[in-house]
Amino acid sequence: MLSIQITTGSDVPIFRQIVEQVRAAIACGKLSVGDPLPSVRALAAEIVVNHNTVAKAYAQLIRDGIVESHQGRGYFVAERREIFTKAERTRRVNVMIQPLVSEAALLGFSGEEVLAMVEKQFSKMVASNQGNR
Amino acid sequence: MLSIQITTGSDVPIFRQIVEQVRAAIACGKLSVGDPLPSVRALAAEIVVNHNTVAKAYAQLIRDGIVESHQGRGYFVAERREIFTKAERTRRVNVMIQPLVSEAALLGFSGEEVLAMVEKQFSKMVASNQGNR
Amino acid sequence: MLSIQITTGSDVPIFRQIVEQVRAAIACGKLSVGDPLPSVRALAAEIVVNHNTVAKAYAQLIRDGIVESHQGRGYFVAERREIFTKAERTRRVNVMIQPLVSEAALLGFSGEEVLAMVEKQFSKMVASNQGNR
Amino acid sequence: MLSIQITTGSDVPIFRQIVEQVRAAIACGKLSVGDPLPSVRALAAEIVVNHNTVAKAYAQLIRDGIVESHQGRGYFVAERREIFTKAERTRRVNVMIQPLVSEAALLGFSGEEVLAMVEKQFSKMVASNQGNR
DNA sequence: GTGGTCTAGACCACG
DNA sequence: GTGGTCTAGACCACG
Repeated sequence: MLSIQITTGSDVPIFRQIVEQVRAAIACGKLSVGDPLPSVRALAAEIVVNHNTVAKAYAQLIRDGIVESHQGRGYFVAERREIFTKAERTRRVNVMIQPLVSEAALLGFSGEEVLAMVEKQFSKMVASNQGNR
Repeated sequence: MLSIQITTGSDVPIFRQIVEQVRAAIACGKLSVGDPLPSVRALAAEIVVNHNTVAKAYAQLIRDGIVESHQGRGYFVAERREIFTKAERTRRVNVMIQPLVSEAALLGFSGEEVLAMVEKQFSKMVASNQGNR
Repeated sequence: MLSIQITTGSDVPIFRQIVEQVRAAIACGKLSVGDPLPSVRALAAEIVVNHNTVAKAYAQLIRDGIVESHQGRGYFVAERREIFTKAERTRRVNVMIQPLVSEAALLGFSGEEVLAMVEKQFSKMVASNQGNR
Repeated sequence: MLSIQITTGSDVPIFRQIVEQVRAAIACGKLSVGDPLPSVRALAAEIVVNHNTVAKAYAQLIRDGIVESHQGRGYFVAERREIFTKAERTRRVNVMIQPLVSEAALLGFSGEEVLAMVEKQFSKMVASNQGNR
Protein backbone atom coordinates (compact mmCIF):
# COMPACT_ATOMS: atom_id res chain seq x y z
CA MET A 1 0.00 0.00 0.00
CA LEU A 2 1.49 3.32 -1.08
CA SER A 3 1.88 5.71 1.79
CA ILE A 4 2.58 9.37 1.12
CA GLN A 5 3.83 11.67 3.86
CA ILE A 6 3.17 15.38 3.36
CA THR A 7 5.06 18.09 5.20
CA THR A 8 3.32 21.43 5.06
CA GLY A 9 5.51 24.29 6.13
CA SER A 10 8.30 22.88 4.00
CA ASP A 11 9.61 24.85 1.07
CA VAL A 12 8.75 21.97 -1.24
CA PRO A 13 5.30 22.38 -2.78
CA ILE A 14 2.88 19.63 -1.87
CA PHE A 15 2.39 18.48 -5.43
CA ARG A 16 6.14 18.02 -5.75
CA GLN A 17 6.31 16.02 -2.54
CA ILE A 18 3.72 13.68 -4.02
CA VAL A 19 5.63 13.40 -7.29
CA GLU A 20 8.86 12.61 -5.52
CA GLN A 21 7.37 10.01 -3.24
CA VAL A 22 5.61 8.22 -6.06
CA ARG A 23 8.89 8.22 -8.01
CA ALA A 24 10.75 6.92 -4.97
CA ALA A 25 8.16 4.15 -4.54
CA ILE A 26 8.67 3.11 -8.14
CA ALA A 27 12.45 3.41 -7.96
CA CYS A 28 12.66 1.19 -4.91
CA GLY A 29 10.26 -1.39 -6.24
CA LYS A 30 7.33 -0.74 -3.97
CA LEU A 31 5.32 -0.04 -7.09
CA SER A 32 5.90 -2.08 -10.25
CA VAL A 33 5.00 -1.61 -13.90
CA GLY A 34 1.23 -1.92 -14.34
CA ASP A 35 0.39 -1.33 -10.69
CA PRO A 36 -2.47 1.09 -10.08
CA LEU A 37 -1.98 4.35 -8.21
CA PRO A 38 -4.58 5.43 -5.66
CA SER A 39 -7.39 7.43 -7.29
CA VAL A 40 -6.98 11.19 -7.21
CA ARG A 41 -9.83 11.68 -4.76
CA ALA A 42 -8.90 8.77 -2.55
CA LEU A 43 -5.33 9.99 -2.16
CA ALA A 44 -6.50 13.57 -1.67
CA ALA A 45 -8.80 12.44 1.13
CA GLU A 46 -6.13 10.28 2.73
CA ILE A 47 -3.42 12.94 2.88
CA VAL A 48 -5.91 15.78 3.31
CA VAL A 49 -5.00 18.03 0.45
CA ASN A 50 -6.98 19.61 -2.33
CA HIS A 51 -7.72 17.07 -5.07
CA ASN A 52 -6.42 19.56 -7.64
CA THR A 53 -3.05 19.20 -5.97
CA VAL A 54 -3.04 15.43 -6.42
CA ALA A 55 -4.25 15.80 -9.99
CA LYS A 56 -1.40 18.19 -10.65
CA ALA A 57 1.12 15.72 -9.26
CA TYR A 58 -0.26 12.90 -11.39
CA ALA A 59 -0.20 15.14 -14.46
CA GLN A 60 3.46 15.80 -13.77
CA LEU A 61 4.16 12.09 -13.47
CA ILE A 62 2.49 11.53 -16.82
CA ARG A 63 4.55 14.31 -18.38
CA ASP A 64 7.63 12.64 -16.95
CA GLY A 65 6.54 9.43 -18.68
CA ILE A 66 6.44 7.23 -15.62
CA VAL A 67 2.71 6.98 -15.11
CA GLU A 68 -0.13 6.38 -17.57
CA SER A 69 -3.77 7.29 -17.34
CA HIS A 70 -6.36 4.82 -18.65
CA GLN A 71 -9.50 6.82 -19.19
CA GLY A 72 -12.11 5.78 -16.64
CA ARG A 73 -9.96 3.17 -14.97
CA GLY A 74 -7.33 5.29 -13.23
CA TYR A 75 -3.60 5.78 -13.16
CA PHE A 76 -0.97 3.04 -13.58
CA VAL A 77 2.78 2.73 -13.41
CA ALA A 78 4.03 2.93 -16.98
CA GLU A 79 6.63 0.87 -18.78
CA ARG A 80 9.97 2.49 -18.03
CA ARG A 81 11.28 4.68 -20.82
CA GLU A 82 13.86 7.43 -20.97
CA ILE A 83 12.42 10.77 -21.96
CA PHE A 84 15.51 12.92 -21.61
CA THR A 85 18.81 12.31 -23.36
CA LYS A 86 21.88 11.88 -21.22
CA ALA A 87 23.12 15.29 -22.40
CA GLU A 88 19.88 16.95 -21.38
CA ARG A 89 19.87 15.30 -17.98
CA THR A 90 23.47 16.35 -17.41
CA ARG A 91 22.69 19.88 -18.47
CA ARG A 92 19.80 20.12 -16.02
CA VAL A 93 21.92 19.02 -13.11
CA ASN A 94 24.80 21.30 -14.07
CA VAL A 95 22.41 24.27 -14.16
CA MET A 96 21.84 23.65 -10.46
CA ILE A 97 25.45 22.91 -9.60
CA GLN A 98 26.87 26.11 -11.05
CA PRO A 99 25.20 28.60 -8.65
CA LEU A 100 25.87 26.22 -5.77
CA VAL A 101 29.58 26.26 -6.50
CA SER A 102 29.78 30.07 -6.77
CA GLU A 103 27.75 30.60 -3.64
CA ALA A 104 29.73 28.08 -1.63
CA ALA A 105 33.03 29.59 -2.77
CA LEU A 106 31.92 33.11 -1.83
CA LEU A 107 30.80 31.81 1.55
CA GLY A 108 34.30 30.48 2.07
CA PHE A 109 33.74 26.76 1.61
CA SER A 110 36.36 24.58 -0.04
CA GLY A 111 35.52 22.07 -2.74
CA GLU A 112 36.08 19.21 -0.28
CA GLU A 113 33.65 20.68 2.21
CA VAL A 114 30.96 21.04 -0.42
CA LEU A 115 31.50 17.51 -1.70
CA ALA A 116 31.11 16.22 1.83
CA MET A 117 27.88 18.15 2.25
CA VAL A 118 26.48 16.83 -1.03
CA GLU A 119 27.39 13.29 -0.09
CA LYS A 120 25.73 13.68 3.27
CA GLN A 121 22.46 14.87 1.79
CA PHE A 122 22.53 12.04 -0.73
CA SER A 123 22.87 9.52 2.07
CA LYS A 124 20.11 11.17 4.03
CA MET A 125 17.79 10.93 1.05
CA VAL A 126 18.58 7.28 0.48
CA ALA A 127 18.00 6.55 4.16
CA SER A 128 14.60 8.20 4.13
CA ASN A 129 13.69 6.24 1.01
CA GLN A 130 14.57 3.03 2.80
CA GLY A 131 12.34 4.10 5.61
CA ASN A 132 9.46 4.09 3.14
CA ARG A 133 9.87 0.43 2.31
CA MET B 1 33.83 43.09 -19.49
CA LEU B 2 30.98 41.42 -17.66
CA SER B 3 28.51 39.75 -19.95
CA ILE B 4 25.19 38.57 -18.60
CA GLN B 5 23.11 36.04 -20.51
CA ILE B 6 19.40 35.96 -19.75
CA THR B 7 17.10 33.08 -20.58
CA THR B 8 13.51 34.25 -20.58
CA GLY B 9 10.88 31.61 -20.14
CA SER B 10 13.17 29.71 -17.80
CA ASP B 11 11.81 28.76 -14.41
CA VAL B 12 14.68 30.72 -12.86
CA PRO B 13 13.53 34.33 -12.43
CA ILE B 14 15.48 36.94 -14.36
CA PHE B 15 16.68 38.76 -11.28
CA ARG B 16 18.07 35.51 -9.90
CA GLN B 17 19.89 34.76 -13.15
CA ILE B 18 21.58 38.15 -12.83
CA VAL B 19 22.49 37.51 -9.21
CA GLU B 20 23.94 34.11 -10.03
CA GLN B 21 25.99 35.34 -12.94
CA VAL B 22 27.43 38.28 -11.04
CA ARG B 23 28.23 35.96 -8.15
CA ALA B 24 29.91 33.52 -10.51
CA ALA B 25 31.94 36.35 -12.06
CA ILE B 26 33.15 37.44 -8.63
CA ALA B 27 33.75 33.89 -7.39
CA CYS B 28 35.93 33.01 -10.38
CA GLY B 29 37.81 36.31 -10.36
CA LYS B 30 36.37 37.89 -13.50
CA LEU B 31 35.37 40.73 -11.21
CA SER B 32 37.69 41.83 -8.41
CA VAL B 33 37.25 43.96 -5.30
CA GLY B 34 36.56 47.55 -6.26
CA ASP B 35 35.54 46.78 -9.82
CA PRO B 36 32.41 48.57 -10.96
CA LEU B 37 29.34 46.65 -12.03
CA PRO B 38 27.48 47.81 -15.11
CA SER B 39 25.08 50.60 -14.21
CA VAL B 40 21.53 49.54 -13.47
CA ARG B 41 20.08 51.26 -16.52
CA ALA B 42 22.89 50.24 -18.85
CA LEU B 43 22.60 46.58 -17.94
CA ALA B 44 18.82 46.76 -18.15
CA ALA B 45 19.08 48.17 -21.66
CA GLU B 46 21.68 45.62 -22.71
CA ILE B 47 19.78 42.54 -21.60
CA VAL B 48 16.43 44.15 -22.36
CA VAL B 49 14.74 43.92 -19.00
CA ASN B 50 13.17 46.54 -16.79
CA HIS B 51 15.59 48.54 -14.69
CA ASN B 52 13.70 47.54 -11.56
CA THR B 53 14.62 43.94 -12.22
CA VAL B 54 18.33 44.76 -12.34
CA ALA B 55 17.97 46.94 -9.24
CA LYS B 56 16.34 44.02 -7.44
CA ALA B 57 19.24 41.75 -8.36
CA TYR B 58 21.81 44.30 -7.22
CA ALA B 59 19.94 44.87 -3.98
CA GLN B 60 20.15 41.14 -3.35
CA LEU B 61 23.92 41.22 -3.90
CA ILE B 62 24.24 44.08 -1.44
CA ARG B 63 22.31 42.18 1.21
CA ASP B 64 24.70 39.31 0.73
CA GLY B 65 27.53 41.70 1.39
CA ILE B 66 29.43 41.11 -1.81
CA VAL B 67 28.58 44.36 -3.59
CA GLU B 68 28.37 47.99 -2.45
CA SER B 69 26.46 50.92 -3.86
CA HIS B 70 27.77 54.47 -3.84
CA GLN B 71 25.01 56.99 -4.39
CA GLY B 72 25.36 58.66 -7.76
CA ARG B 73 28.44 56.67 -8.70
CA GLY B 74 27.27 53.12 -9.15
CA TYR B 75 27.80 49.63 -7.80
CA PHE B 76 31.17 48.09 -6.94
CA VAL B 77 32.47 44.72 -5.83
CA ALA B 78 32.84 44.97 -2.06
CA GLU B 79 35.74 44.02 0.13
CA ARG B 80 35.17 40.44 1.28
CA ARG B 81 33.96 40.20 4.82
CA GLU B 82 32.36 37.37 6.72
CA ILE B 83 28.90 38.48 7.61
CA PHE B 84 27.27 35.12 8.28
CA THR B 85 27.90 32.69 11.09
CA LYS B 86 29.24 29.28 10.21
CA ALA B 87 25.82 27.76 10.89
CA GLU B 88 24.11 30.20 8.57
CA ARG B 89 26.65 29.67 5.82
CA THR B 90 26.20 25.91 6.10
CA ARG B 91 22.45 26.32 6.05
CA ARG B 92 22.60 28.41 2.90
CA VAL B 93 24.70 25.89 1.04
CA ASN B 94 22.48 23.03 2.17
CA VAL B 95 19.42 24.93 0.94
CA MET B 96 20.96 24.75 -2.52
CA ILE B 97 22.19 21.18 -2.23
CA GLN B 98 18.85 19.72 -1.24
CA PRO B 99 16.93 20.37 -4.48
CA LEU B 100 20.04 19.48 -6.47
CA VAL B 101 20.28 16.07 -4.87
CA SER B 102 16.57 15.50 -5.23
CA GLU B 103 16.51 16.52 -8.88
CA ALA B 104 19.62 14.54 -9.76
CA ALA B 105 18.16 11.42 -8.19
CA LEU B 106 14.92 11.86 -10.13
CA LEU B 107 16.98 12.14 -13.31
CA GLY B 108 18.68 8.86 -12.49
CA PHE B 109 22.10 10.05 -11.39
CA SER B 110 23.99 8.24 -8.66
CA GLY B 111 25.63 10.03 -5.79
CA GLU B 112 29.06 9.38 -7.30
CA GLU B 113 28.08 10.93 -10.61
CA VAL B 114 26.79 14.06 -8.92
CA LEU B 115 29.91 14.36 -6.78
CA ALA B 116 32.04 14.11 -9.90
CA MET B 117 30.02 16.85 -11.59
CA VAL B 118 30.29 19.15 -8.57
CA GLU B 119 34.03 18.56 -8.39
CA LYS B 120 34.40 19.34 -12.08
CA GLN B 121 32.61 22.66 -11.82
CA PHE B 122 34.67 23.60 -8.82
CA SER B 123 37.86 22.96 -10.78
CA LYS B 124 36.52 24.91 -13.72
CA MET B 125 35.90 27.91 -11.48
CA VAL B 126 39.38 27.73 -9.98
CA ALA B 127 40.93 27.38 -13.42
CA SER B 128 39.16 30.43 -14.83
CA ASN B 129 40.20 32.27 -11.70
CA GLN B 130 43.83 31.62 -12.59
CA GLY B 131 43.22 32.66 -16.17
CA ASN B 132 42.02 36.04 -14.98
CA ARG B 133 44.99 36.80 -12.79
CA MET C 1 -3.49 43.02 15.87
CA LEU C 2 -0.54 44.64 14.12
CA SER C 3 -1.16 48.21 13.14
CA ILE C 4 1.22 49.98 10.83
CA GLN C 5 1.28 53.77 10.60
CA ILE C 6 2.70 55.27 7.42
CA THR C 7 3.87 58.84 7.07
CA THR C 8 4.00 59.80 3.43
CA GLY C 9 6.21 62.71 2.53
CA SER C 10 8.67 61.67 5.21
CA ASP C 11 12.28 61.22 4.19
CA VAL C 12 12.04 57.64 5.42
CA PRO C 13 10.85 55.48 2.51
CA ILE C 14 7.53 53.72 3.01
CA PHE C 15 9.00 50.25 2.74
CA ARG C 16 11.50 51.11 5.46
CA GLN C 17 8.76 52.41 7.73
CA ILE C 18 7.02 49.06 7.35
CA VAL C 19 10.23 47.15 8.06
CA GLU C 20 10.93 49.20 11.16
CA GLN C 21 7.45 48.86 12.56
CA VAL C 22 7.31 45.12 12.04
CA ARG C 23 10.75 44.81 13.61
CA ALA C 24 9.63 46.90 16.57
CA ALA C 25 6.52 44.74 16.96
CA ILE C 26 8.65 41.60 17.04
CA ALA C 27 11.32 43.11 19.27
CA CYS C 28 8.80 44.18 21.87
CA GLY C 29 6.80 40.98 21.75
CA LYS C 30 3.66 42.25 20.05
CA LEU C 31 4.38 39.56 17.47
CA SER C 32 5.75 36.19 18.55
CA VAL C 33 7.41 33.31 16.73
CA GLY C 34 4.94 31.66 14.38
CA ASP C 35 2.53 34.57 14.30
CA PRO C 36 1.29 35.48 10.83
CA LEU C 37 1.97 38.90 9.37
CA PRO C 38 -0.86 40.62 7.53
CA SER C 39 -1.00 39.39 3.95
CA VAL C 40 0.86 41.52 1.43
CA ARG C 41 -2.27 42.64 -0.37
CA ALA C 42 -4.31 43.15 2.78
CA LEU C 43 -1.67 45.38 4.37
CA ALA C 44 -1.18 47.22 1.09
CA ALA C 45 -4.90 47.95 0.96
CA GLU C 46 -5.04 48.97 4.61
CA ILE C 47 -2.21 51.47 4.51
CA VAL C 48 -2.98 52.42 0.91
CA VAL C 49 0.29 51.67 -0.78
CA ASN C 50 1.18 49.48 -3.70
CA HIS C 51 1.50 45.77 -2.93
CA ASN C 52 5.02 45.79 -4.34
CA THR C 53 6.05 48.18 -1.61
CA VAL C 54 4.81 45.83 1.09
CA ALA C 55 6.43 42.88 -0.69
CA LYS C 56 9.72 44.76 -0.72
CA ALA C 57 9.50 45.39 3.01
CA TYR C 58 8.67 41.75 3.73
CA ALA C 59 11.53 40.59 1.50
CA GLN C 60 13.85 42.73 3.57
CA LEU C 61 12.61 41.11 6.76
CA ILE C 62 13.20 37.67 5.27
CA ARG C 63 16.78 38.55 4.35
CA ASP C 64 17.32 39.61 7.94
CA GLY C 65 16.11 36.20 8.97
CA ILE C 66 13.32 37.36 11.23
CA VAL C 67 10.38 36.44 9.02
CA GLU C 68 9.59 33.44 6.81
CA SER C 69 7.34 33.08 3.82
CA HIS C 70 5.33 29.96 3.09
CA GLN C 71 4.16 29.89 -0.51
CA GLY C 72 0.43 30.34 -0.74
CA ARG C 73 0.02 30.65 3.02
CA GLY C 74 1.63 33.93 3.92
CA TYR C 75 4.38 35.38 6.06
CA PHE C 76 5.20 34.32 9.60
CA VAL C 77 7.54 35.44 12.36
CA ALA C 78 10.54 33.11 12.14
CA GLU C 79 12.27 31.17 14.85
CA ARG C 80 15.12 33.33 16.11
CA ARG C 81 18.48 32.24 14.80
CA GLU C 82 21.82 34.00 14.75
CA ILE C 83 22.69 34.48 11.14
CA PHE C 84 25.25 37.25 11.47
CA THR C 85 28.72 37.15 12.96
CA LYS C 86 29.40 39.30 15.99
CA ALA C 87 31.42 41.69 13.82
CA GLU C 88 28.57 42.07 11.35
CA ARG C 89 26.01 42.62 14.08
CA THR C 90 28.19 45.28 15.62
CA ARG C 91 28.69 46.90 12.26
CA ARG C 92 24.95 47.02 11.63
CA VAL C 93 24.22 48.70 14.91
CA ASN C 94 27.03 51.19 14.41
CA VAL C 95 25.68 52.04 10.97
CA MET C 96 22.52 53.19 12.74
CA ILE C 97 24.29 54.91 15.61
CA GLN C 98 26.53 57.06 13.45
CA PRO C 99 23.84 59.25 11.83
CA LEU C 100 21.99 59.39 15.14
CA VAL C 101 24.98 60.79 16.96
CA SER C 102 25.71 63.21 14.18
CA GLU C 103 22.12 64.44 13.97
CA ALA C 104 21.74 64.72 17.73
CA ALA C 105 24.91 66.78 17.97
CA LEU C 106 23.70 69.11 15.23
CA LEU C 107 20.47 69.57 17.16
CA GLY C 108 22.44 70.56 20.22
CA PHE C 109 22.09 67.46 22.36
CA SER C 110 24.91 66.36 24.59
CA GLY C 111 26.12 62.77 24.75
CA GLU C 112 24.48 62.35 28.16
CA GLU C 113 21.12 63.48 26.86
CA VAL C 114 21.23 61.07 23.94
CA LEU C 115 22.26 58.20 26.19
CA ALA C 116 19.34 58.96 28.46
CA MET C 117 16.96 58.94 25.51
CA VAL C 118 18.31 55.64 24.21
CA GLU C 119 18.00 54.09 27.64
CA LYS C 120 14.42 55.31 27.95
CA GLN C 121 13.36 53.76 24.66
CA PHE C 122 15.02 50.50 25.60
CA SER C 123 13.04 50.41 28.83
CA LYS C 124 9.85 51.25 26.99
CA MET C 125 10.39 48.31 24.66
CA VAL C 126 11.05 45.92 27.51
CA ALA C 127 8.00 47.24 29.37
CA SER C 128 5.64 46.72 26.44
CA ASN C 129 7.18 43.30 26.00
CA GLN C 130 6.02 42.43 29.51
CA GLY C 131 2.61 43.89 28.82
CA ASN C 132 2.17 41.48 25.92
CA ARG C 133 3.11 38.36 27.80
CA MET D 1 41.03 79.44 7.73
CA LEU D 2 38.19 76.97 7.35
CA SER D 3 39.35 73.60 6.10
CA ILE D 4 36.84 71.08 4.84
CA GLN D 5 37.76 67.43 4.38
CA ILE D 6 35.65 65.46 1.94
CA THR D 7 35.50 61.69 1.90
CA THR D 8 34.10 60.32 -1.33
CA GLY D 9 33.16 56.70 -1.09
CA SER D 10 31.49 57.39 2.22
CA ASP D 11 27.76 56.89 2.60
CA VAL D 12 27.39 60.49 3.69
CA PRO D 13 26.55 62.76 0.74
CA ILE D 14 29.18 65.39 0.05
CA PHE D 15 26.83 68.30 0.67
CA ARG D 16 26.06 66.90 4.08
CA GLN D 17 29.72 66.53 4.92
CA ILE D 18 30.13 70.23 4.15
CA VAL D 19 27.14 71.15 6.28
CA GLU D 20 28.40 69.15 9.20
CA GLN D 21 31.91 70.51 9.05
CA VAL D 22 30.75 74.10 8.85
CA ARG D 23 28.46 73.47 11.80
CA ALA D 24 31.30 71.86 13.72
CA ALA D 25 33.55 74.83 12.95
CA ILE D 26 30.92 77.18 14.34
CA ALA D 27 30.19 74.98 17.32
CA CYS D 28 33.84 74.79 18.31
CA GLY D 29 34.46 78.49 17.82
CA LYS D 30 36.63 78.31 14.72
CA LEU D 31 34.02 80.48 13.04
CA SER D 32 32.25 83.26 14.97
CA VAL D 33 29.11 85.27 14.35
CA GLY D 34 29.64 87.59 11.40
CA ASP D 35 32.61 85.70 9.98
CA PRO D 36 32.47 85.16 6.22
CA LEU D 37 32.34 81.69 4.72
CA PRO D 38 34.47 80.91 1.67
CA SER D 39 32.64 81.77 -1.54
CA VAL D 40 30.75 78.94 -3.19
CA ARG D 41 33.14 78.74 -6.14
CA ALA D 42 36.28 79.15 -4.05
CA LEU D 43 35.30 76.31 -1.75
CA ALA D 44 34.17 74.17 -4.67
CA ALA D 45 37.55 74.65 -6.33
CA GLU D 46 39.44 73.96 -3.13
CA ILE D 47 37.72 70.69 -2.26
CA VAL D 48 37.19 69.76 -5.90
CA VAL D 49 33.46 69.24 -5.99
CA ASN D 50 30.73 70.61 -8.19
CA HIS D 51 29.79 74.17 -7.15
CA ASN D 52 26.13 73.13 -7.08
CA THR D 53 27.07 70.82 -4.24
CA VAL D 54 28.55 73.63 -2.18
CA ALA D 55 25.58 75.86 -2.99
CA LYS D 56 23.28 73.13 -1.77
CA ALA D 57 25.19 72.83 1.48
CA TYR D 58 25.06 76.60 2.04
CA ALA D 59 21.34 76.61 1.26
CA GLN D 60 20.89 73.97 3.91
CA LEU D 61 22.85 76.02 6.44
CA ILE D 62 20.62 78.99 5.68
CA ARG D 63 17.51 76.87 6.14
CA ASP D 64 18.95 75.74 9.45
CA GLY D 65 19.31 79.40 10.40
CA ILE D 66 22.98 79.36 11.15
CA VAL D 67 24.28 81.13 8.07
CA GLU D 68 23.05 84.23 6.26
CA SER D 69 23.53 85.31 2.68
CA HIS D 70 24.11 88.98 1.93
CA GLN D 71 23.31 89.45 -1.71
CA GLY D 72 26.49 90.16 -3.63
CA ARG D 73 28.75 89.98 -0.62
CA GLY D 74 28.68 86.35 0.29
CA TYR D 75 27.75 84.10 3.17
CA PHE D 76 28.25 84.90 6.86
CA VAL D 77 27.80 83.12 10.15
CA ALA D 78 24.43 84.25 11.50
CA GLU D 79 23.43 85.31 14.95
CA ARG D 80 22.58 82.15 16.83
CA ARG D 81 18.89 81.47 17.08
CA GLU D 82 16.86 78.40 17.81
CA ILE D 83 14.69 77.30 14.95
CA PHE D 84 13.33 74.10 16.41
CA THR D 85 11.51 73.80 19.69
CA LYS D 86 12.89 71.45 22.26
CA ALA D 87 9.97 69.10 21.65
CA GLU D 88 10.66 69.00 17.93
CA ARG D 89 14.35 68.37 18.42
CA THR D 90 13.60 65.58 20.85
CA ARG D 91 11.10 64.07 18.45
CA ARG D 92 13.65 64.06 15.65
CA VAL D 93 16.22 62.24 17.70
CA ASN D 94 13.71 59.73 19.01
CA VAL D 95 12.63 58.92 15.46
CA MET D 96 16.17 57.67 14.91
CA ILE D 97 16.54 55.94 18.24
CA GLN D 98 13.47 53.80 17.91
CA PRO D 99 14.59 51.64 14.94
CA LEU D 100 18.07 51.45 16.46
CA VAL D 101 16.69 49.99 19.65
CA SER D 102 14.53 47.38 17.83
CA GLU D 103 17.33 46.38 15.52
CA ALA D 104 19.88 46.08 18.29
CA ALA D 105 17.52 44.01 20.41
CA LEU D 106 16.78 41.64 17.52
CA LEU D 107 20.51 41.29 16.90
CA GLY D 108 20.90 40.22 20.48
CA PHE D 109 22.46 43.30 22.04
CA SER D 110 21.62 44.37 25.56
CA GLY D 111 20.75 47.95 26.48
CA GLU D 112 24.13 48.35 28.16
CA GLU D 113 26.00 47.26 25.07
CA VAL D 114 24.13 49.71 22.89
CA LEU D 115 24.68 52.54 25.33
CA ALA D 116 28.39 51.79 25.32
CA MET D 117 28.45 51.84 21.53
CA VAL D 118 26.58 55.15 21.39
CA GLU D 119 28.94 56.67 23.92
CA LYS D 120 31.94 55.48 21.95
CA GLN D 121 30.75 57.06 18.72
CA PHE D 122 30.00 60.29 20.54
CA SER D 123 33.55 60.40 21.86
CA LYS D 124 34.94 59.59 18.46
CA MET D 125 33.00 62.47 16.92
CA VAL D 126 34.16 64.92 19.58
CA ALA D 127 37.74 63.79 19.07
CA SER D 128 37.60 64.33 15.32
CA ASN D 129 36.09 67.78 15.91
CA GLN D 130 39.04 68.65 18.10
CA GLY D 131 41.34 67.49 15.36
CA ASN D 132 39.83 70.20 13.15
CA ARG D 133 40.92 73.00 15.44
C1' DG E 1 24.19 60.21 -15.74
C1' DT E 2 24.22 57.60 -11.40
C1' DG E 3 20.96 55.06 -7.90
C1' DG E 4 16.34 54.82 -4.97
C1' DT E 5 11.47 54.55 -4.51
C1' DC E 6 6.86 54.05 -5.84
C1' DT E 7 2.54 53.12 -8.53
C1' DA E 8 -0.60 50.65 -11.57
C1' DG E 9 -1.32 46.76 -13.45
C1' DA E 10 -0.43 42.15 -15.33
C1' DC E 11 0.41 37.22 -15.16
C1' DC E 12 2.06 33.10 -12.88
C1' DA E 13 2.43 29.29 -9.04
C1' DC E 14 0.22 26.93 -5.26
C1' DG E 15 -3.86 25.04 -3.40
C1' DG F 1 -6.85 33.95 -1.68
C1' DT F 2 -1.92 33.45 -0.77
C1' DG F 3 2.94 35.02 -2.54
C1' DG F 4 6.44 35.98 -6.64
C1' DT F 5 7.93 38.34 -10.66
C1' DC F 6 7.97 41.66 -14.15
C1' DT F 7 7.01 45.85 -17.02
C1' DA F 8 6.25 50.71 -18.06
C1' DG F 9 6.75 54.78 -16.43
C1' DA F 10 7.29 58.50 -13.05
C1' DC F 11 9.73 61.41 -9.79
C1' DC F 12 13.38 62.26 -6.51
C1' DA F 13 18.44 62.70 -4.65
C1' DC F 14 23.24 63.45 -5.73
C1' DG F 15 26.54 65.80 -8.42
